[in-house]
Amino acid sequence: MDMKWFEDMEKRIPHGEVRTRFAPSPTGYMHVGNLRTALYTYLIAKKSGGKFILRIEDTDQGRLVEGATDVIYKTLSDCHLTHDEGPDIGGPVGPYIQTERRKLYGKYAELLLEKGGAYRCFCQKEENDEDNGEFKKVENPCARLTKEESDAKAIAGEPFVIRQRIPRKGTTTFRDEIFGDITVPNDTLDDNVLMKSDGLPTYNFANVIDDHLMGITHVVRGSEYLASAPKYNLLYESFGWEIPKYVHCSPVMRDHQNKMSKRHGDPSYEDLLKQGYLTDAVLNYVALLGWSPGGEQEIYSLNELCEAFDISGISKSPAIFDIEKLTYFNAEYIKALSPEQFTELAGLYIRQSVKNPAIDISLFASILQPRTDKLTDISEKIDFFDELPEYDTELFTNKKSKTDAEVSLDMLNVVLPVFEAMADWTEENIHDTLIGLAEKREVKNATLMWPLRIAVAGKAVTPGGAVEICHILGKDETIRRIKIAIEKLG
RNA sequence: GGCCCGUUGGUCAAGUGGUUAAGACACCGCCCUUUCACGGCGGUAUCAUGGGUUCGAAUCCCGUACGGGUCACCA
Repeated sequence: MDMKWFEDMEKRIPHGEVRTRFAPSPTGYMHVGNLRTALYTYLIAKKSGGKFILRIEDTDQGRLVEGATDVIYKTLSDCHLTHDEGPDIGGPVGPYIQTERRKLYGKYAELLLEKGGAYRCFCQKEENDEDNGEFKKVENPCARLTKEESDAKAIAGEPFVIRQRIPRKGTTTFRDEIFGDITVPNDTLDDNVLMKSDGLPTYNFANVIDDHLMGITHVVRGSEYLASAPKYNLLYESFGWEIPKYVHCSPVMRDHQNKMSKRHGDPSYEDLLKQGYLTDAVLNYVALLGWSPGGEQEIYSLNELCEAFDISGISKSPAIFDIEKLTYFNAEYIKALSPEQFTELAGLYIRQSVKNPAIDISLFASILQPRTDKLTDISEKIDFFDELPEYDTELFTNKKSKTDAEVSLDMLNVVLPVFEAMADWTEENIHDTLIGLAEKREVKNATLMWPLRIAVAGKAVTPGGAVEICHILGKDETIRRIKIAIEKLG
């Protein structure tokens, strides 16, 4: 055994900074829980000015999903969770893809065999192991093989896997930063496979080797790994390595019983974007799902999160994903956009309804921005601009504005000639003219505004009031629609 | 079933032995208004449960219930 090689590896391990890693397996889409784990992992590193590393855990060749790594890259880069090392798209920075590191694991498995922390198991995999209803706890006979016997079988070419040798007595205690100290009896732990017969490591082995070699100080992952953490501790101990801090995060749930899942149709990060949510809003919401800064502030930029984040604020219990609260955050983020940013993001949705090129879509920001929850709601809200909908004259009747068909007809007949004579079609001028008209006729503003808005929009609920709508519509179209209304009422 | 973990309003949550048990979303009401919305103001609603410990418990201990995780050559 070439101990010099191991010594050299040890020398390469970075020290003296906080180092975290996000370690997804490329088996599917980036769901909200994954994104949150990535965020927390990033924040823990950045809070201390440390390094955030990306590692693709692709040791299960049977579960690879084409394009899955691209989704991971895209999501992280959208969210500005930039890794300092790790696989880059075509970049040369530390190729942290486990299948490309396969030789490493084999060497460390040999070392562990040498140290007695593992043994070769020559048992054949039982395909239909149907008696798993019972909980047999018998010692694996291969664990009793002497070194000579084991070596001989291996040299003879018998296929084998390498299993971890778990002490049969005693207990193992590990510390989790969220859950505290957890102690488990060793006899509840299994001799897990570390190296598969295809020569690749299992997660159980690869994560320990990689976390060590990459100098990871905080292992952040889902709480489904809580139960196997004692085994990882035992592995670190067998190697004589320093144990990192564990941060096991409880899952994001769809309801009290079930985790968020693709199978149930729960949205992934990309789905949320398609549904009209903004990246920053999603990130902000997700940060607060299972973590609390303690104060009353809820809106946080990524930079502010870096400052405010603290492991002690992470909750032990699972959190249920609430799309309504996300929607609230989204509305807040939309309101905070500059009109230019809003127009850029919303333009696509506005043009879905408003195809008339004569209409300037930047005019929509002021009426749409304060009342848009999701970008996808936009097109339906302004569908009346291109084409006046068929509408019932009952819409003209409203008790708050004190209007009915008769009053409305009267009001529209007053407005029409004034509009026709108007030269300066600005929002301000339209507004002042109408207010002046209402005053002259001694009616409340609403009595004049209501019929006009119905006439030009043809629907009861509209973004903005009569003034804004007339302005955007333009003089000619406004007049045309008023005439239609007069005809309907007359 | 064994082992491990969790449980504050419908949801996210603050709270670490003494509080009128914060705040946010949602919901309801009122006000404002050019309808709805936006905005402003206010309201309903929470410590799973039973025992301890203590002058005093959402906070500490034990049990119970309920929920979750895990027990793969998956991660």
